[in-house]
Amino acid sequence: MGGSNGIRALGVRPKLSENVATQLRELIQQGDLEPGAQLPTESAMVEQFGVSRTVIREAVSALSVDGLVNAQQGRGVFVSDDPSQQPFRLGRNGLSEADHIVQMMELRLSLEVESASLAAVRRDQSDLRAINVAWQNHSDAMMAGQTGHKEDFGLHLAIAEATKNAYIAGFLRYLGPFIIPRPAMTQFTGEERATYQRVLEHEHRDILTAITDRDALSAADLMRGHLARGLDLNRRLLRQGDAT
Amino acid sequence: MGGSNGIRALGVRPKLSENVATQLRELIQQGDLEPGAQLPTESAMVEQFGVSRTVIREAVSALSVDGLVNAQQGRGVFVSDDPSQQPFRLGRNGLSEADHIVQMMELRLSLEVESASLAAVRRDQSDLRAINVAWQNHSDAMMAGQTGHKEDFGLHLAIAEATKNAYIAGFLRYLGPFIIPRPAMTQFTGEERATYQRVLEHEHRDILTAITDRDALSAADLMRGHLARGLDLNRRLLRQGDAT
DNA sequence: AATTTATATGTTGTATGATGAATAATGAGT
DNA sequence: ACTCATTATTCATCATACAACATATAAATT
Repeated sequence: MGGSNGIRALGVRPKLSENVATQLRELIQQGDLEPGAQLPTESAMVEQFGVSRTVIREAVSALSVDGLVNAQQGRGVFVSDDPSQQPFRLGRNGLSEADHIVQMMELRLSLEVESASLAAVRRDQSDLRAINVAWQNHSDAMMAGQTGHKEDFGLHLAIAEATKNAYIAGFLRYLGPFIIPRPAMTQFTGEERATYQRVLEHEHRDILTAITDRDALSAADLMRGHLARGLDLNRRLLRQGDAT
Repeated sequence: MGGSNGIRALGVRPKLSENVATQLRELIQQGDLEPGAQLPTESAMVEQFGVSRTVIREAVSALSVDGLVNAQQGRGVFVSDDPSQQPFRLGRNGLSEADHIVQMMELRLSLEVESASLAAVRRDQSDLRAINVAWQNHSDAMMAGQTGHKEDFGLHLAIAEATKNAYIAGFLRYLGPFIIPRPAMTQFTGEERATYQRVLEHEHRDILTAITDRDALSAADLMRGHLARGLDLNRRLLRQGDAT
């Protein structure tokens, strides 16, 4: 998905409103417009940018949903002084594909080690059932010759849910789409893949027993080892053919 | 801040476009509109919702900013099939203030334990300088009788930067505004506060030396202890006066 | 003089009609 | 069957008007 490399992604005409929104966003983030300050009125911006009010309004509206400004009818549009309203975007800004994957997995690892630990302490019978179902799903998918990436992640998510921490589970769920499509291990031959899957299944099983036994330390260690191995594998595979 | 109690928060009139946007968002998230599916045309939605095109367009534009849909001129508006474009929002949805703080700190802890570990491995001289400056700033602030919350977080952020992982540092930076305003420890008397600050300073110092010594295990353990103590303190303080 | 009420002005929110631009669907002609 | 012009559909933008709200100013009342 294109940054500003001059080449347009064919069929995607840059909208004027996005152009204006970007300029305003930069003005705010550069500090030219301090928090609490009022933006120029719509009619003023119409003249400054040389576009219609429709465009200005859509641009301001975009900033508004990002929590960067808030508009008040009859008063004006003001730069937000509460950054906690702003969303978090995990777009790879100038990172290479390799760096992107590695850093993403490190972020994931940091979350999930604690997730396993907390899950071991807080899991109840209902959680254990859900986790085992997820494990079974993963096992079935691999039996059926599929990659099982989705089910793999489902298992990790089930563990995160057992922490009873909505933010940890929520953030891991958000991370999902970024880490699911890892084409690295599709390069395996049938033989390698079978052993890899067997290892995977065992590692998962060990983590599950640790969680079942309420052994937080082991759960954390096993999860760390599990993800670190995957990370190293990716690091090695990416070192050879490193694309953009 | 008002829920839906019938009485409006004076001066905050719900915008029609937000209303429509919310309805569309629910339709998508409930699966009534599957990924890739086309939304009704603007003119169709004008009739369905009984509002003007302006409102419809602003609502769709809002969803577009969130990456939930993407509009294509001449074709229509389609539900996005790429969830990785969507942002992450950490709004406390129905969580009590106490749960919010605790879960937030747990999320932060999980990040920062790994952050300390990675920083110990990857820090260079430039990182060490930045970290020490941040520590000095915190120390100065506390000497000057301030809370030093901002500087405290600045130190943790400097450590995260030393990991060379843009995602870990970026996400911690995002978490900042949510965890900086913790009014818990402002209830301390002068005596308690002084000892608390002394403990804080020592814990920080220990983490720094571990990072300087490239002792990843110690750095992680110390960071865990440091944050866990703060977490327990908050848990205790919140258990007494638990608000909403 | 002080307070309240009416008025004027400026701002964002909504509605409406018209035009431009990109895509898809149609159909004539080969 | 294929090409190409035509038409239709749809979003993008423009222009204008009015409504809702906030604020300042003037006027009226006490």
